Amino acid sequence: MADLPTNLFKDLDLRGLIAQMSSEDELRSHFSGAQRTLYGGFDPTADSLHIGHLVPLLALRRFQLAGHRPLALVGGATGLIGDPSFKSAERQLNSGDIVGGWVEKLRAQLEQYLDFDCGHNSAVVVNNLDWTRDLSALDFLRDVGKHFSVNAMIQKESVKQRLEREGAGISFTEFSYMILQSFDFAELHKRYGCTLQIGGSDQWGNITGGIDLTRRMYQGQVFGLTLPLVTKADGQKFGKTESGTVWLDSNKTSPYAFYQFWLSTADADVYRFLKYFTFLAPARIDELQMADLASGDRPRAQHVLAEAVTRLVHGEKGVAAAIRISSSLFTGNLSDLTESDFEQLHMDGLAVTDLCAESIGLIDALVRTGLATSNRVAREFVDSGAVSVNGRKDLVPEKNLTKSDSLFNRFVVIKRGKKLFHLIRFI
RNA sequence: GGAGGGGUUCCCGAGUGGCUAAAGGGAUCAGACUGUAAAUCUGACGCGCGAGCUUCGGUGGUUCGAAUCCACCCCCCUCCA
Repeated sequence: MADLPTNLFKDLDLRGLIAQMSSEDELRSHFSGAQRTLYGGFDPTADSLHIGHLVPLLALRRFQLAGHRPLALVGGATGLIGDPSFKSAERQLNSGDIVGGWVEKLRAQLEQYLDFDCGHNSAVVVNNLDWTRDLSALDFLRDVGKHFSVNAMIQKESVKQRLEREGAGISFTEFSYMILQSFDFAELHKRYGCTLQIGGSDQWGNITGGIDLTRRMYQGQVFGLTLPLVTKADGQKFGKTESGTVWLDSNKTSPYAFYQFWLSTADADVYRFLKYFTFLAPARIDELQMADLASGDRPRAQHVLAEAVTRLVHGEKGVAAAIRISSSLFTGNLSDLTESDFEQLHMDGLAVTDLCAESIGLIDALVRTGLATSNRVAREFVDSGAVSVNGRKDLVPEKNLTKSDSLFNRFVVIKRGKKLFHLIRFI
């Protein structure tokens, strides 16, 4: 493992990855010169992690690369409760079976990003259900709850709007979340000698709760470090596309869609994202920015970013597929593609609809493929010239797609808008 | 348990009997311009080719006509006990 513990914080600094730190000077020196154990938690709120989880997850890896031991915590217990931090409304509880299933999926995903076989600082995946499942309510209230002052808890910024805003509110269940997460930190300190918790900056309140609890229960000094929440320069929410969340699971977001997401990053964000989401040295990223600026041409950075992150998440094959399909659809001429190229498009993750018919109305096809949500909208798309079929734009709503419109007597690529494609196969 | 306030189309939020598929803003989508960027401009934004149909927490009523009035129910918030 790389032995650069003194450079770790400098690197994090240069990347803009440090939002807040507790006892900053002590924390820095604590992690310099000796191997430490830290943790980051991931609650199962869905059956996959998404790109929002990438920053803390990669941060764990950054610490591991610097020689420290990362613990990735899956919130089998906290996922049953729901973190209220900065959420404007109470959340729906999921059943134990469902959350249990998600825990396993997340565990498998987390394992992909950390090294579990590197000796003394091998990563460990832990589940907080392990130490809360058999904890009785009375013991919890007496041994843990006693250390918390409600007066202090309601001061936390993370729950303030739920407490103060008219029309909002918070259940005791969610209000208790902070205590559970704090208990995790104390427990990991006891079990693994863990001395640092990292998380998004929305986790600050929960993390400091754990720092206090660890001191009270075990007289241990532990630290907290938060990472910035990823924002976009135009103020829009990061990590969403028209079709929803960008997931890490390739079955939920194909490598192609994933790659495309990063490729369309705004110039104003791309260099920052390179620092957040890749392991490319900050100095190299700055060089790239200079070069892009000097070139006066379209920047290279988006391609570097998309390639790096897609490789990280979907591996070499995923990147290759994503690039192949992107260049076919965006820069290639469809009529240049061979029959096997079309099959490859499908293999690479382009959305496909198989059609067992001789023909289909264009409007019907748009709705069927999900490119339009209703006939009315589909018509609008066609009328406004937003749709093309195998590159042809001379379309009317009454158009009927037949095999004679297809390539190799089977394939029809429908494009809606600037970057949404769908392959129809006549079978 | 008592008193009061509230639940409107993805979100916020107007609307208190017909002129309301429902103001305004945001988000989103499309087109133009571009670089699969940003900004800007234009348009769309319940469903339907259309006549029209279905929506305003739920159910039932009053009325020629209800998101708007009445009854009951469900949920949320505030204060009091």
